Amino acid sequence: MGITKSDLFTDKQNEFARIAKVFGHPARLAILEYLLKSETCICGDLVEELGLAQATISQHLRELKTAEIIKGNIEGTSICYCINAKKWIEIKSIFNALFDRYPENVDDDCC
Amino acid sequence: MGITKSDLFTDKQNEFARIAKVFGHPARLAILEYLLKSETCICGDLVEELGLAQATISQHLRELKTAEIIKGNIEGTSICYCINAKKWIEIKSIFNALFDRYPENVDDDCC
DNA sequence: TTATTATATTGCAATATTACGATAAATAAA
DNA sequence: TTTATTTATCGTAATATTGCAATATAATAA
Repeated sequence: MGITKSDLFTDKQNEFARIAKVFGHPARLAILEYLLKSETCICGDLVEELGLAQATISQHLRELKTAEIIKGNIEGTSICYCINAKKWIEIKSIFNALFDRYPENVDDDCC
Repeated sequence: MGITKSDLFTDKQNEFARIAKVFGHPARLAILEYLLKSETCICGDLVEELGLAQATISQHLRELKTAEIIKGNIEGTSICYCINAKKWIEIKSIFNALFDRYPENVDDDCC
């Protein structure tokens, strides 16, 4: 079928999965790492940097934008993309809320 | 095409994406949350708990197992699945290594 | 041995994702 | 205005993912 049965899960689970999925592609991670080290960014740079077609990068940028992980501002002919600090912190805390639920002790395997 | 061009990215990026992808489905999160609160687990429980078909759950369990996020031990006729504490800690630190790279200041949007 | 129970695997259909060429849209420069 | 330049969108092909019924496998119980 290929369609996720979202109605079986909680809003939190669906939302977490939606975010995790965005991080689930190396091109999007490469874009984020480029933004992390560049402070500011112009999409064109990424085409040379990543080696993917411009259309492909634009598509990945849109997914990052839809998830609100990045923001884009028009800067003349080009667009300045950067990480959304507020969302970044939010995502970090959502992930840590999960990660911190386990383990209490380092070698806490039940089996 | 549908095929990710892994050769364009670093091993770290590919590995991170591979892990994030596993977290990118609500059923797998639901399984993890069930394991987190149950300490121990038998797959059969999940079929009733999640409302997905047994084959589907088995498939999600395999993906979690392949990513080494969970481990399974044969326990009579059933299998006891639990979270892999070592890997869990490792994943947590990999994610935090990324998340902690930004922002230095809370309102650090460049644009 | 033959059930029974629990989980895994196979095969398939439906949908999603990835990637890219072509083209559109928007702005800046000439 | 016309011409670049930059990014977005459309259409399409290839591959991946999701989900399930049917079946296989493995271990226990009778």
